[in-house]
Amino acid sequence: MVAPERRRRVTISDVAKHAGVSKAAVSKVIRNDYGVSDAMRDRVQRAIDELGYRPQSAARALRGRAFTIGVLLQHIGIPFYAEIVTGLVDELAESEYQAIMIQGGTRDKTEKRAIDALIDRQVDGILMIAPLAARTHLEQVAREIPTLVLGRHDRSPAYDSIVDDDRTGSELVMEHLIGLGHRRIGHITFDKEHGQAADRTPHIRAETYERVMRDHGLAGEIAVAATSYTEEGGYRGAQELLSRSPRPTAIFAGSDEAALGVLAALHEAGLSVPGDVSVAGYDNTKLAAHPNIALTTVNQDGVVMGRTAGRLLLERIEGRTSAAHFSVIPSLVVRGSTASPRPCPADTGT
Amino acid sequence: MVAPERRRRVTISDVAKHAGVSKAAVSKVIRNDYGVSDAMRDRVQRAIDELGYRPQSAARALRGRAFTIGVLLQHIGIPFYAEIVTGLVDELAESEYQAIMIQGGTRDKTEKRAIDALIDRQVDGILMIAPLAARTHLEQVAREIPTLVLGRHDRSPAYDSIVDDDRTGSELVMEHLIGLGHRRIGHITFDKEHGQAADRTPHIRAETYERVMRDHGLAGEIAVAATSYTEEGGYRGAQELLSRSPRPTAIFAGSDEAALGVLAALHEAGLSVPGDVSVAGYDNTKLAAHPNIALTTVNQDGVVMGRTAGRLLLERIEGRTSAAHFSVIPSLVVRGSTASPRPCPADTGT
DNA sequence: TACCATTCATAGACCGGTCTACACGTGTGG
DNA sequence: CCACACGTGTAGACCGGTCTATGAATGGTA
Repeated sequence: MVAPERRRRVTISDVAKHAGVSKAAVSKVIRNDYGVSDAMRDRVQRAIDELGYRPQSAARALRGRAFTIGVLLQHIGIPFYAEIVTGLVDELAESEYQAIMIQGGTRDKTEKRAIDALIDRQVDGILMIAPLAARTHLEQVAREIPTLVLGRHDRSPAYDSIVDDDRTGSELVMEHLIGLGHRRIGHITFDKEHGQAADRTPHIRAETYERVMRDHGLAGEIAVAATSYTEEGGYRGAQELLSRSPRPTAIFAGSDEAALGVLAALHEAGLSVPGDVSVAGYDNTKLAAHPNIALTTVNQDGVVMGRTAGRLLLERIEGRTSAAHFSVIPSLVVRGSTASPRPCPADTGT
Repeated sequence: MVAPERRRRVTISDVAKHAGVSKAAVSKVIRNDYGVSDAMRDRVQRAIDELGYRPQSAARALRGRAFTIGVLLQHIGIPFYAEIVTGLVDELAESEYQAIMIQGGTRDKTEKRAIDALIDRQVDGILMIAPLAARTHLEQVAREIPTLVLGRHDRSPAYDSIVDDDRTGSELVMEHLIGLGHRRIGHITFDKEHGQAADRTPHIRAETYERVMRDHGLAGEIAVAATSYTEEGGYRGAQELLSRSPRPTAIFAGSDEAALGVLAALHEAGLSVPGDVSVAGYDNTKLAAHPNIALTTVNQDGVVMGRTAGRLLLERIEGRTSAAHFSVIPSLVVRGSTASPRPCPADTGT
């Protein structure tokens, strides 16, 4: 059996020949360039339609643009990232640009490979969602390609950035919990070993947690478990916090995913939520709203962030050279996972 | 302020000049081609390392390969897809190939645009996860590019396919529920209007549901809500099923996501799970395991499917012309969301 | 009528790779 | 000693677009 002949693609030359004009003319029509008569435009457009021609991105990229925005994310399974991408794709839908996504994984090495892959594929702009790489590396990339970094607080004149105001968001959670009467509040953060510098989101959330605790005279109650922002990290972190005596009456997890792990650990330990322990997360993942979870959390509008990212990137590609920095104001979403702590005799006795 | 000079990339000519050899020689070394002496290889490799050269994918694509696998998925937020991608990326990690993902959305038009975008970007192979497109369109794509379709039952000699044995999986769920003593079992499937033909997963799950019901003499109890496989679809579907009188004692949702919606609807209606209604899903999403959800569901190993997909695609790219079709055997995971129905006086009275 | 500016279309270089065809030793067998 | 095969390296065409430089045609003005 012979493999079916792989049909040759329609090229710009085919269109030119079919319309009886030059390649350059066709190219101009495609790019909506200056200096094309109406008659020529119609004629070429008809040829394009008749042959079903689509320009080949790889060939365009060599000289001009690839009309591609590359998105770097650690893993496509992270729900909050999905919202960002939704926003980006929305924004790009009206343009000629297409978003492609690539997984960077959770290690520097794999992330670097992914970033290189995007650059090698000649994307016109890169959206990096919470990248691990050092700032100097990001700046180096930004020198080659318009870059937008989402979710990191280290601004740079070399690239645009969009970031949630993690300070405000964390304050909202903490004031809520303390307002409910909690004093022993634990926090779950991201392990410093995983390359979390002072400018990273987890650090700011943790720092704010500690500051608010101190501001309310609760310095002695500070309890931080440094694991990770995954469900598994939340699970381990909660086990660590619950082993303390007396145990905390509330846990502020640095992310919704971690909060899910906290809920799992509490369930396993036979503790009720919010009866025994209140739980709060961060991100307002779609899942947090599910009645079986009903997680109090911080809402940062991922879709809007994604849209903004798209707009800023297109601007950069069009030639803007000044850096833009957006900070999104989050809001608290109170659900069933937080309540006032049960009055407990042990509390007064201490 | 002047924008920083955009540094010109190192090209193959730079490497050739630096090593004092021809472009062709460098190209041969890169591609590990025949006819290169050890001395030449060392020399070129040193130049590559010294200059930090990486070949540009777009340029390679024009003549040879782009070393890129394109993945089409409806939306990156779908948890089961994340597992597939994990498997694919794993498999590709050892090769030179990179996976890029693109969102096709839930409409034919947007999906077509996404597929075209992958083709225009000269990917070497395409993995389509549960595509909406008509079979003829898939075959047309497959004629141009090695293609693997995952999650559809319409085999074709033109492309490889990997599919979960939805018949077996659905039987497992139904036998489980019936074995527990349920008779009024409802099902939530995907709306036919959304282009769901007989070869699609939702249709097979629904068909199997009906067949098993009939086989057990429960033809009269068949109740199907055709909404969608999303959480919102599950929610609406459950409302529809629960409005029947008497209401079903169990609901088999076609996907875990839909099952989440069912749980939400039950919660809202003040019904307990599994006390009042048992719920089962399909896919064994990570979330289904969470103790707050504890969903009985069908496990299909997404990671293995992804790995297999990667392997098959690479084989195709290497030249295999015969079609390969894999069917993955699923297994039932029983959790807390299913139990025997409460004995109810209304049952006997009917 | 001659000259110039403007508009429109084209030829051909170019991007950075791959790949084919060929040149140049070098050893081998007749 | 010549013909030939073989292993190694190179020149240059080529992929499918973009873009620059140039030419042809047209209209307006002195």
